[in-house]
Amino acid sequence: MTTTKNIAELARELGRATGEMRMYLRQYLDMQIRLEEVDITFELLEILAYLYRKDGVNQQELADITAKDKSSMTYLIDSLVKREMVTRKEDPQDRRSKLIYLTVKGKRLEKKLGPWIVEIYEKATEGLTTAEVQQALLIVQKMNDNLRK
Amino acid sequence: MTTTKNIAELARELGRATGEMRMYLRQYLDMQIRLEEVDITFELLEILAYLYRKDGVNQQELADITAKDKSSMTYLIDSLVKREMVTRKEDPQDRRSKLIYLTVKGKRLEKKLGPWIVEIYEKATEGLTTAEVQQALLIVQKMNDNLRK
DNA sequence: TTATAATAGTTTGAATTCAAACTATTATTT
DNA sequence: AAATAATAGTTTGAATTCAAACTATTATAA
Repeated sequence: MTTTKNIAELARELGRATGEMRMYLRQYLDMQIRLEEVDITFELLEILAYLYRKDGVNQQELADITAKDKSSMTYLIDSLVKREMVTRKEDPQDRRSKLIYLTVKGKRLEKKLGPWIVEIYEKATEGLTTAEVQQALLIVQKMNDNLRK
Repeated sequence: MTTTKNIAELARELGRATGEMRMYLRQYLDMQIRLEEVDITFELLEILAYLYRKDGVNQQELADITAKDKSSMTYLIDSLVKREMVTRKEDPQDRRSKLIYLTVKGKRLEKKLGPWIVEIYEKATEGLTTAEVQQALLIVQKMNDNLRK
């Protein structure tokens, strides 16, 4: 059977498929969180994952990277601060901005959480080449460029 | 500048980029909704958009297509029923299942909403070929196949 | 310099999202 | 057929999400 879909329909399907992907990531990570009894959520884990690569960034950067509203980020950072996994520090260069730093507790969690993230992405990309994923990314980036105009 | 990213990093970035794409779609459609003063939300519009292509499907299919939980779908359909845009009908073939049908009011809205959706996806895919988008979709589908295992 | 615009973050309230536990119905095993 | 598993939908409660209006600060224009 050959289903012919127009380009708009494919774009829509692409959005759906990545939503599905996100669902699987959530399911896997939620399972690990439950098994290992870590006091965290999927959304908070996404933020920590970025801080493990780049510590001390402001909330807007975290909002951009996770594709969330800045007010959602305020809420999520509050939640991480309550758990004593990060701290907010006013940026001395720009007092509007607050830099988010991992605490000792937050850093310690990396040993546990880091491997989960590596594992699930390795599983996702099994049998794919870097070039292929890069190509897919490029397409989506072009669509974003179009939409920003 | 050449930034070399590993495949897992690219996959993550792909997830982020489609999240960004969704944000633009939301912004555009929210703007139209406000301008034309239609009593609807972005999420409800996504459901109607699917019903315009395929009316009389059950809630689970709508949940799958929008990559949402089935309980979220119950809530959203409730909201559409309240607005008298769709009705729930028990499936005579399977009494567990409820089929969702557009009402006259729901159908009438297509004249207004339909073009918005066409327009925004046309804009998104400007300068791209069907083959390119298809290719990107294929990659994401492969990742989903990997994750389902 | 002063006025204006842009940016970072917060707060609020309403909408949405999700997992978990549940009921009802249908499909599959034994 | 009876027991068991799987599926569709609902309900609940807690977490997340978003827009809008707001404050504080920095950047840009006049």
